[in-house]
Amino acid sequence: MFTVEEVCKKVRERATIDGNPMKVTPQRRLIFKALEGNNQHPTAENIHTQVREVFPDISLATVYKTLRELVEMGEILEIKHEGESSRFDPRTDDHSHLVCEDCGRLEDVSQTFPHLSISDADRHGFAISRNFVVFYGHCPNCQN
Amino acid sequence: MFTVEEVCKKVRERATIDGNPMKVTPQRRLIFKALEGNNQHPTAENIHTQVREVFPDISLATVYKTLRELVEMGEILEIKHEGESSRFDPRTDDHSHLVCEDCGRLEDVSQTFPHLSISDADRHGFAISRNFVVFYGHCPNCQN
DNA sequence: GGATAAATAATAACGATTATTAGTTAGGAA
DNA sequence: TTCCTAACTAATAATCGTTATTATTTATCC
Repeated sequence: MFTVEEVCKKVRERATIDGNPMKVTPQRRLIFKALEGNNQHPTAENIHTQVREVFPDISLATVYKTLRELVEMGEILEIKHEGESSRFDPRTDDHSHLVCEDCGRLEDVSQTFPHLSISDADRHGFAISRNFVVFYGHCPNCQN
Repeated sequence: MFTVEEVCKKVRERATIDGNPMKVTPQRRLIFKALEGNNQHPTAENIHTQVREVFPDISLATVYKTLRELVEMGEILEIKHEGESSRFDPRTDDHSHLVCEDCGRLEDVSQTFPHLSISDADRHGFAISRNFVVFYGHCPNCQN
């Protein structure tokens, strides 16, 4: 569960490349707050816009840098689809996604498909470690 | 089946936005040739490098433009994965892909998974039209 | 409070791709 | 064959999402 206080704690416990601890700044706390309980799969821009309402001078690069660190810490997931901006998800358990082909709306799908396997002929000698299913369709708003 | 002569024919039959026919140029013929029977999933750069051996002055933009048109015509597939350059595939029948997590090697998987479905709770009211499975693993060369 | 490494804002740089533009050419008609 | 014209090309600028750079500020430890 992604909570502001949990993540602040983990940030302070985490070492930089020089072995020194990372810091919790007001900017970072705001970014964590914008992610906490957020199931909207925001982009870096979305987070930036939201955070700027209370901290008008925050830089987009700061948002990107913080999100990148959270991804590296395993606290959020980065979702890359079809050449669009990355979206970020504070839900990190294994799950699939459902994408609207019309408006791009993206929903979490709890169900996973760990059993999928392919034939030896198709395997090309690979050692398969995981798979990844994306469902495409039309969301309620885009169905006329 | 993607063949140079087939594609040239389809290009000449195809109309531009002004209703005039598209043309077959030596540059385009070379790009078609580089794609014919190519199961290496080349990038635009790969195609450009290959084509430049016989046509040194061809522009990368020309390669991109031609590939874009082939995608729009449905003659090739564009494969977008994980923030890398797009790869192009003259095989257009429905198939999955297998990606090496170490070197990025990409193979076609003939098998498809049309039967996958998700629960009502996960469906979020979407009308699902298709799914898309990608397998990740380690290719023979990257297994030590 | 002071020291210091990390973080910030601003902005330049980056890589992949697309748009622009002036000049060239394919392909149909005369 | 030669002309015509819209499509095409090469060169390059522009775009978009993202990351790197840098001078300045700040969180945290003593």
